[in-house]
Amino acid sequence: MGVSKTQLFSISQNELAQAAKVLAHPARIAILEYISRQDSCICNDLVDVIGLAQPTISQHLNEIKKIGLLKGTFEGKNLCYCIDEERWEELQQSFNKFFTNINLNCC
Amino acid sequence: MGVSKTQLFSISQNELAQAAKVLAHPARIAILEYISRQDSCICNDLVDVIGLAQPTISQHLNEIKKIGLLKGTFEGKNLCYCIDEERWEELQQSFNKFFTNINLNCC
DNA sequence: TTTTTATATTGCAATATTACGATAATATGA
DNA sequence: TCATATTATCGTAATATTGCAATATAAAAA
Repeated sequence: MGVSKTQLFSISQNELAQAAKVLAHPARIAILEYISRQDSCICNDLVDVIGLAQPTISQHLNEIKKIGLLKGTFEGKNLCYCIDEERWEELQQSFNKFFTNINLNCC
Repeated sequence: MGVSKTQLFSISQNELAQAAKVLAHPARIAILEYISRQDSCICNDLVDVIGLAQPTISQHLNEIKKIGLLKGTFEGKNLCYCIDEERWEELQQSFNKFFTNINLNCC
């Protein structure tokens, strides 16, 4: 019914799935890649670079923010989104753990 | 409109997002983890272990299959799903590349 | 062949996601 | 203060996802 039965799964399974969901849209991949290439980030740049409407970009940024991957600060006059280093490495480790823990000698 | 504007993004951005989408559900994480713990996999086991209905499990398996992460063979009388090692490591590298290529010294 | 067992497909309902126009909120500059 | 620029929120439409009952298919066992 469109609702994931999260209660059936472990916390780590749900958390990894949640993180994957944020990466499960090319716009959000593109946004993260773009932010990392800049010294700072102005949302309006993203609208030009990505090619989606400003409200849509704002929503995607919000999704990324929700799992703690972005911290926003002010730099001069414009709002600046930055990748939260600690959270980023946390997720990197979660994915890495998942990939390396899978036993591939099944059959 | 529920439709991702994939044409705006690069092939690698779309592919990573597509892979992340498969991991973006705890049931599919759980299925992959379960398969890796077994020597073989019978879908009916999954129904008991995961706790979702058989058609739902079948659908999730299909999603995993679609990006080439599963190869199915026959072992005795039962269908056996196994993780495709080559594809698995390919995805692992894609994610790893994404995580390590992001520059965190933004601000 | 018939029954049993295991998996796949179909059809449908409920909820989620994606996208954007319109508009609001916020901050800077004149 | 008022205009301008930037980001956030609201409302809405279209499509996607999740889940399962019912049913179909396929293979092995009786």
